[in-house]
Amino acid sequence: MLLPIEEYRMSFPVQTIRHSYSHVMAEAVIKLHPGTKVAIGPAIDDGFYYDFLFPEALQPDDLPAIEKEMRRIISANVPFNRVEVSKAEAKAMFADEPFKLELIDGLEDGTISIYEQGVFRDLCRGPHVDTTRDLKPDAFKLRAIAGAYWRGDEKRPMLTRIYAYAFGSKADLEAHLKLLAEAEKRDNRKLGKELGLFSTHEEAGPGLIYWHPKGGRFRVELENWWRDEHYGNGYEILFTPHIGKSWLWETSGHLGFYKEGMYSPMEIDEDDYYIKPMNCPFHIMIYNNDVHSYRELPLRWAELGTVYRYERSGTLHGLMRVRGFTQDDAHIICTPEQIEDEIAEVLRFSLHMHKTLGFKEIKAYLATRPAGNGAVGDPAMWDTALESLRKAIGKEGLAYEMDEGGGAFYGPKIDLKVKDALGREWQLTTIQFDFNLPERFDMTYVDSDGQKKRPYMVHRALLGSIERFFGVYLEHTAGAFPIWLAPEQAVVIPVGPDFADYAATVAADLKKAGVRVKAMLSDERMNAKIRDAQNQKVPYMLVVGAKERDEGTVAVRVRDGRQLPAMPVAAFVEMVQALVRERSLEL
RNA sequence: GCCCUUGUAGCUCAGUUGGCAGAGCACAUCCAUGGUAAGGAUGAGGUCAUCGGUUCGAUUCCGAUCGAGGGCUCCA
Repeated sequence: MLLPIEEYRMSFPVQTIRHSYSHVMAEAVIKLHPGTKVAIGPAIDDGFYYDFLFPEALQPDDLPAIEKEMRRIISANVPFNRVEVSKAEAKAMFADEPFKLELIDGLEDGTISIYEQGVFRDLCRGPHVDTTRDLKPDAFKLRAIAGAYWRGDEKRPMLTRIYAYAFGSKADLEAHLKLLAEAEKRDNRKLGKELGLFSTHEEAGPGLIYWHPKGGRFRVELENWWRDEHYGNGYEILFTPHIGKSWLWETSGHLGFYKEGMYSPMEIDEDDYYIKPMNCPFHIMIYNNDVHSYRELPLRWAELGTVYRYERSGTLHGLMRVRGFTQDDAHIICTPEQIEDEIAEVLRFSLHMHKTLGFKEIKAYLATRPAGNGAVGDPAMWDTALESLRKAIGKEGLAYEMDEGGGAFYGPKIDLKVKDALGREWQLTTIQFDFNLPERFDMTYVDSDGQKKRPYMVHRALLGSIERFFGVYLEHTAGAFPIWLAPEQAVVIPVGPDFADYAATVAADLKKAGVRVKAMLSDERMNAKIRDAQNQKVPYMLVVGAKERDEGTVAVRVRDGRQLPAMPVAAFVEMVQALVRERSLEL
């Protein structure tokens, strides 16, 4: 198909467009802030950034001027020219740019490409658009300034990064800004506050979650379901201590390779005890308490285990990144012959759980043995493990990506990411082989030939952590939970004070039937109560007046605005019970 | 931890070019008899994050600390 000329001009890949914008921004910055050194400026998912070293600190107020200068450059229709030079020539050209010199030193010998537009030139592999006219003056927006270490290394200088959104057209930019506005409305911290679900308290310690009554309702329902599903799928549930003596963590190796993630020890009877960052060593203590026959395997042991990990203060974020959290952990201990079926089963189980929660799109990321000699375990075991992971993915027909060398030193893994209602991906599930701990704790089972053998051990968390899952689910549902997880399932609203008694009776009947309900009997007007209930995302609002009282019915308003025909109280109870039983996602 | 921003009532936010601290919502009391997204009046509520400095005087300016927000390879 032939495109009009203008369409051709726009048909550069968006990554190329973003990268060209970043050069334009660098030109603008150099012009407005002479003496600034440039570092790197790549395209990213929704735009681009460029890292600079400014002679004086850049303020957010400086961004509009930069944006304006960029528009001027764009409308000036400046061509991008590619120039090829030798390494020595390049070093001469960028003699004043220490970061560029370092980059040049890192390049292979041979020709080096430079891109020039106007007075600005940059070391760059390219490609770029033809001229600045291929960029739209209204399809980008400078977003924020942020600190970023040169080459991501905290031992190197802190540079100033300018982030920007950039797209091929104004419409795409606006659509993206709209998505961001929607995401902001769903922010777990905001909804947690508005819906009275949880809080954090700086005076009591950041990164620690306080679950309020309504958050507690959600959690109890979620955990009850989780336990039922685990018992129904061949798991046993464990409870283990929150602290353990240093012997445990020395044996596990955590004090060797995970110490920065652990809190300082407390001394009890002259021994050092550490609060647990992981549950695995405790589960192994239970395993090693007895001699195990191959006949007992596989063992699937799960625990809602609360762990504490040190996270740097700058990384804490609402429910998503905290310092104390409850993993929905499990360890599967099995023979080599069983491993393939066990992996397939845990993957099937994960997908079943996610589907029940309403996640439709799920993608797998398969991480293999890291390069170098840091990895533990026999390469043959890695191969078997990887094969079982790959087969399980194939069996479930799951889309997946390879993450070569992305495995932990102790084993390969599958991570599952779910796509939420806004199309964002969240990692929840991780299924990891562990070739390290069985060795360190000398775990064994007696095989059919009477020999002691080493079992396979797999860690897995389905929801990840209850806290983080709560955050993801809040953002996915915007706080409008399915009925079985809703902290309040219904409210009863009398149209006036005369009907308060009937409203109270209805609420009492519903409560007796197991419905989470509250009668709204304050002296507010009915409209105000409906508004409150809507804002609290209560699934059902039961409005009662003379008609309902006389007929023993309720008028049902649904959270989505639908109005159901008036029904007897018993019929409403039946409806709710059926939806809860089915864990329906619809009301 | 580091860079930038930021901290005023339970919540969302104004404000003081350094001179008695403000609004809306929420809360309390009263009035209002009401049918599907905010009825009205009155009242209570703050050591302006904390500590120090400058100043006749600091919530305001400066510094430090603590927290929060946006970032800084990976990881629940």
